[in-house]
Amino acid sequence: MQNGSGHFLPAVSIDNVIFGFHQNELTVLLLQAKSNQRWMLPGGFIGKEEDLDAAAARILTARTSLTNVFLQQFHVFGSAKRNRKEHLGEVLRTLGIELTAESWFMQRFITIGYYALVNYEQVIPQPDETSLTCCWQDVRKLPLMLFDHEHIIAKALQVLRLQLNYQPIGYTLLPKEFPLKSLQTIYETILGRKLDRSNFNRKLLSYGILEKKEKHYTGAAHKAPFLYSFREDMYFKALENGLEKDF
Amino acid sequence: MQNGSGHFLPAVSIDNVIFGFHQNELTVLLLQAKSNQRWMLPGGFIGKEEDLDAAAARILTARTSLTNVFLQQFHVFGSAKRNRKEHLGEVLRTLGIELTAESWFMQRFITIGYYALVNYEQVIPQPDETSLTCCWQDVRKLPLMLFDHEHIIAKALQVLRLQLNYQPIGYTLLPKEFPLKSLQTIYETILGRKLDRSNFNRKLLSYGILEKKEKHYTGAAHKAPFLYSFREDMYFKALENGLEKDF
DNA sequence: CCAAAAGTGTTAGGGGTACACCCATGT
DNA sequence: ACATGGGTGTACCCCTAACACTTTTGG
Repeated sequence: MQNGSGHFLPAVSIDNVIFGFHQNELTVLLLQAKSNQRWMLPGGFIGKEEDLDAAAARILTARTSLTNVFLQQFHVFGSAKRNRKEHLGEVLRTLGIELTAESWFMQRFITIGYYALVNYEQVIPQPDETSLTCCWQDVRKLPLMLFDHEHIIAKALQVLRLQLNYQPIGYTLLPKEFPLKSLQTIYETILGRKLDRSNFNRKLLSYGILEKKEKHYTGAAHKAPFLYSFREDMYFKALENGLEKDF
Repeated sequence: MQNGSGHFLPAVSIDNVIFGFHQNELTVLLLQAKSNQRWMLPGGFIGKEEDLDAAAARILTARTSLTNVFLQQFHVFGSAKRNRKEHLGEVLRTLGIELTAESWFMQRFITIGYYALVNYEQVIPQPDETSLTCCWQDVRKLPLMLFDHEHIIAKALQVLRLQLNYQPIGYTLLPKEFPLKSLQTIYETILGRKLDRSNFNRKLLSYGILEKKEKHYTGAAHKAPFLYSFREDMYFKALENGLEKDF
């Protein structure tokens, strides 16, 4: 990935917005650049003979060690000026790349945004060579970002909110078994507003994609909630066909 | 556009799915290739310093003579094999381009799909140098297409169906004044099913984006319907914020 | 016992669906 | 007059929002 001129498609990159869920907060996996301390999305380039989706999956796996996750293209960012900011110079200098106009990295880049929903606990964040660190950040308290990456995250969230109406969300964000309240909090965080517990449970259960398990023993001072799990057959069918709803 | 190596971004193209509406049918503007008689979407490339959306608009204007139309990015098609079919050889031969492996056109291309909704009557179809003709084709009776262009149209339609729930559709497809029945037929065509006339009228009028005009004098053997027009202020507000609806 | 959160139930209102009925117009 | 299609109204059903009440658990 350091010297892409030979192996990768020029002028196109991929940026992954990887969402996780931890302590009732929606988080994003970010890298901090060595060069200027700015934070950036895990991104990369597309092999000359590599399918687009495969490239996005490869990039995600490199930073998380996860495979087979929910990963979806959501928008292309194609402003001519998006990566021509003052940042680029700093980044390249640290990488030891000459700042000539012909540099492969100096060209104008279009980036294709993918978003992923992953299980926070299963991720082992791995920085790449250009980064100081790789870690989760609260979506609502983002640090100083590189280029237009803050805008990319905002767009990912916006699309995710719409998808919530059509796609079963949560399977890839939660452990195998979970209380319904966790799922509700995910929905509330994504939507940015409170939902009624009773109505939420009724609605989600009515889809028939959840299965009730045994009791939950928690240390909290309240009634122990039931655990649920996704019925995989129904879940994947719903992923394909959506959760009904149309004009 | 003939020899893009200097002026355009490599490896990325744009394809526009331009929808029009005529005689109660949804149509798409297509070009027929000189080389192999296959039909293709109006497409093109992105200038080295050109915004993505601007490139799509430029390509659309070149084929329709229209400006300021509803034009939206909807998907990226990035399979490594998508334009490597037997077609490519024929196309390049007719263009008089050598079939060397280094040819700018021989590289693998990612294409960004945009869809547009335009007023059929206002379009003056203009073929480009590589095409025999440029004309409208019924979406449900597509001719033999180049590459994966049939798939691109199918995806555009699928996205359009979803957008119908969130965006006010019709303003750019219809003349200034129109009977509600025309709008209903558009919805029915896009959705592929019949809608109840009474309910459709109530729903659309409830959005408050339509304005009732005078009577309609037609030669048909039935009651002359009212004409309506879009209230531009409300229309553009709805384009921004959607037509409500959430979880 | 009390607080907190899960589980369960009830009610009112809105919107969608499926009709029925009347009205205007051209043949 | 009659067929065609527009305009209007209505009854029903389901979904949702809002909220009340009970149950379980840890402190």
